[in-house]
Amino acid sequence: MGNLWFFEKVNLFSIFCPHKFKEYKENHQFRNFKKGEFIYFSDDPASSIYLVTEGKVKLLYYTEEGDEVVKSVLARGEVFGELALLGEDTRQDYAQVVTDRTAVCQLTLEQMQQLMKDDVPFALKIFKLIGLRINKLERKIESLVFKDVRTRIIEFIREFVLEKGEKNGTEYKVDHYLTHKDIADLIGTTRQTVTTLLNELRNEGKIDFSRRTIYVADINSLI
Amino acid sequence: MGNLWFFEKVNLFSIFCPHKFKEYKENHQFRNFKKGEFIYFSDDPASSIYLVTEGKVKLLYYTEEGDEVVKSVLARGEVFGELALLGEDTRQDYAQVVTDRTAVCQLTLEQMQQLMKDDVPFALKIFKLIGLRINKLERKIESLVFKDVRTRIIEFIREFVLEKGEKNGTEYKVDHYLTHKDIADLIGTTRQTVTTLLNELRNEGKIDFSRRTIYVADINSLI
DNA sequence: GAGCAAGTGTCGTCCTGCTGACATTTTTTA
DNA sequence: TAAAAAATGTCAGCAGGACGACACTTGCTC
Repeated sequence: MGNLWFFEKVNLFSIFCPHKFKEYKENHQFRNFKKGEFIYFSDDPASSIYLVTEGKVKLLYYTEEGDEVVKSVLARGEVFGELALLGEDTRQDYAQVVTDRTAVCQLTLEQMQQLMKDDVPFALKIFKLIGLRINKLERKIESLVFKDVRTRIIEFIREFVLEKGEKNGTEYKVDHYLTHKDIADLIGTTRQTVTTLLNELRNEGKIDFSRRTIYVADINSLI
Repeated sequence: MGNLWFFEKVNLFSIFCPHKFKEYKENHQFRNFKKGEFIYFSDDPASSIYLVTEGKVKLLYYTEEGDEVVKSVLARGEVFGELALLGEDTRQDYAQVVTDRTAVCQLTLEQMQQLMKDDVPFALKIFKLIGLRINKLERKIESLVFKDVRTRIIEFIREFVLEKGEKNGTEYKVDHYLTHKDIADLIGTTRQTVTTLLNELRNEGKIDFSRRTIYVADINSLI
């Protein structure tokens, strides 16, 4: 919208992963990971920005009691580690790989800054990404404060399938790698409550799900 | 820290308010407000960035039920509206003036971008500000999910006096314009709970307060 | 393909903190 | 300076959802 119409034309892949498009570039890093490996740890210097090209990556942290908490799960095309651009010098979270054969393209802070200087639409797209992220955090706070768990899980499913699912009319389907514990972390509740509510929603015919998949029969009736 | 050592040297006032430092500049906006006035409304185009030079400004939004919710209260030296830099095209909140004789310096997005291009340390400082803001939002989410209200209010008071209070040994004092309702919004609880807990903390000798002031006897015993 | 770990399903108990209601105090407005 | 509005203080009642416990199922691992 507005003066930012040209964002859509920016292809992050072509910038993050030049080897797929042009001749091989000296400084370009393309890395493969297996399930469970860490891409970075908390307190590591924040000196790179990443794009997921294959598989899933989750960002998480640990509470003082040592419990793992998932902040987000990223799939192909999503960028992470971008706080390095905003002067964060050490990571505040962990980036862990969820699936085998996960690949990321990695740019150092310096490369990134150079690219952003040379390619203004690209720079704007990255900033827009960060802006949207802030918006999302604020909406999450609002929903934690004002909405009950049932509403939060419904809104989560709605956003999740709209953003990452396959559409078929009013029907949506999404494959994922989220456990009930992961979903609980993402919406701020407990594993048991998620299990119970998902089954409740299934009984009401609003959704269906198996371990790896969520189906929404009619996105509109999922209030 | 690290490669960002030079941030401290950047004086936001000298950049936002050139009239106080150099000759008057054509495009420079310096605006005064009275209590209750709005600097911008939700859905206004997000085309300026502001610095508070005098008084207090609060950022707020309204719930679907029409209740006002305070997101933050800003004092002299604090910047707001900076999401315009990240491609937000319309405001997502309201900026309302809390005290009479409030003044802000205003830069348009274009002026801001020009200044950031010309003055890299300034640009980095602004980005750092945004980075810190994201961190704060993430910490707030964590505390909403894992900490009870008592802990949240204690941590709020601690941060608040450390950041905005006058220090005198281990004693701190801060003048403010927050009602119990405002505090409730900021930590995600209700007005009644804030009132009760503040009195509880006073009875325990941890804090003292009047309508406009909070005293902390010993910042270290305020766990 | 057996054994183990991780993930899911379900329940009863309990407690934090929300809700609404009302009294009192302070501040603002006319 | 009186009246109205805003802010604060306090309480009883209630419920959303956390917590712990345990059974069952699925999917890895060796």
